[in-house]
Amino acid sequence: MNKKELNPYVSVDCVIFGFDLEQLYVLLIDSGSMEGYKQSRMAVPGDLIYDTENLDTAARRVLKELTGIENIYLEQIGAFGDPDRIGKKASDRKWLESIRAMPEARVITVAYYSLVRMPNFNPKASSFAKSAGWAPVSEVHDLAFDHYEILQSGLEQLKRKIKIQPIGFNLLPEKFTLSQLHKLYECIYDKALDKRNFRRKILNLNILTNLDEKQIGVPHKPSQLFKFNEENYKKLSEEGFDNFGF
Amino acid sequence: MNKKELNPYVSVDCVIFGFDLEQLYVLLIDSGSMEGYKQSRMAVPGDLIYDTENLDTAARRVLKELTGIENIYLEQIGAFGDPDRIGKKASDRKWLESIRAMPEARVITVAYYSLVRMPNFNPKASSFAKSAGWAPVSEVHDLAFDHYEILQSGLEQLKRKIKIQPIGFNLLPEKFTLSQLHKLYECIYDKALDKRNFRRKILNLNILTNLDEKQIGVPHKPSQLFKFNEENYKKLSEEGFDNFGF
DNA sequence: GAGCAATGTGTCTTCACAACACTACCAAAT
DNA sequence: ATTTGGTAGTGTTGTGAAGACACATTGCTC
Repeated sequence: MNKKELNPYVSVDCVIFGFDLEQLYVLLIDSGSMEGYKQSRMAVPGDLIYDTENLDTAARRVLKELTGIENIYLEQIGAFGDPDRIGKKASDRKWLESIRAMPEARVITVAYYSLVRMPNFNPKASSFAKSAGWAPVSEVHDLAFDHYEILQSGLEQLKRKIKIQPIGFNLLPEKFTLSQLHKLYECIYDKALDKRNFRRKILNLNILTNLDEKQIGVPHKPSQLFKFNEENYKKLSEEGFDNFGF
Repeated sequence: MNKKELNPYVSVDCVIFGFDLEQLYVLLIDSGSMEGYKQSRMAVPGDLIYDTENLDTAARRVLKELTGIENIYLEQIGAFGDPDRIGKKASDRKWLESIRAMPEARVITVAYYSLVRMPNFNPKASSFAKSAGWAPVSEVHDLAFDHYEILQSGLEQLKRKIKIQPIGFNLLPEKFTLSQLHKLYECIYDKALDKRNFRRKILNLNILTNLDEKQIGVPHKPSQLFKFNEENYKKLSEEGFDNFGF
């Protein structure tokens, strides 16, 4: 407890949220399949940071490498640095021994979360993942290392943030219906919200533009399509608004 | 931009807030007086992390060494890792050259903020500070490295958090008056708050116990003394309350 | 053309918040 | 003993946001 540590590894990990108009998803990678340990080897994508890279840049690089997307919503969750964070689980230790020269080396990670439009891309298997795929957040119960904890922190921060800024638009297609937006908020808060109250509140913000277009091909009354109005949003956030929490 | 970095230094930095019933203060150290650069050599206390120490522990260690206090309110702000963060200012570079073997080495820091009862202690000069003292937050305009940015982030987070949890009690003496609490909120939000509305709201939370004691020796009508009621607070936060923002 | 499935709409009540001014009390000075 | 200065302490009213709540509309499918 007394020796100075000069040189931990530092990584970034990205909790990537997606939404398919039904459920909230998180992008997970299979960081190498260990027989018998498959369940807990799913992880959130991440990588060690480079030499001259700042932390946000590293996170964007990871996102780009894995999904091909740039310019997406990104926010830091915080640093996770328990000295034992990557070696607590037997499955993790085995895996580390199998791929690293110094499996016991300490790694401090800086976690981010980001919001992406799911249909916009297919996760590619990349240098640091054999495979990647979307998992419904509600069905994720265990992850490698401390990634479950990181996921939960990210989710909490998303909930907090979405009350203050309408960042949910990053999860929806460019054109969307109020029902879809409504559903998104219900998924994030994990509770039912009154339809009429929701519509009134969100419309009163004046950050939506009605496109005067309707859904086509749906087996029911088609809905109006809206898009997010950045101009009005900017005005609004300059004036300062808090709380359109439900 | 392509070489992997294996080994940055990792430090913790602590934004320590105090309140003297008049103003909000922050504890700064003089990290070594460079002639001619005195103004911008004030910094927030911090240290490199130890080998087997997790991040929170490191932050608590720094706080203890500097102030002698344990068990104080502590919360992570986030990680700051611009590769150039400690070498942007000429004054910083000079200072680094004067005390470090590898002045150009990268240091990533994890910032914390904490709330302490100012009169409870005198900051001691410690291993990492020639001198330490309280500075009114409103008068701090420039600090070493990126510490001004860190301070501002901490302040923002404090503002956000105090709307949701009554953590302000950590800044007040055990027995305090409503006016003092009122003043504290005004200082943190940096704006006037209506006295009657404030009292009503805070009392409705039922987290204060009236001690049936009065101030003595004050040259005006003495005020009732209150203390914070932890029991009721716990109940309240379990039930879940947000927002006693003003 | 009947049925299905989701859209879209209005009112009332309740609650929280903002604005606002005066009296009560203690100590110190005269 | 009286005055003065300074802070403590208290209630009401108006306004606007939020929650609860039910039914008619539309387009597609069969």
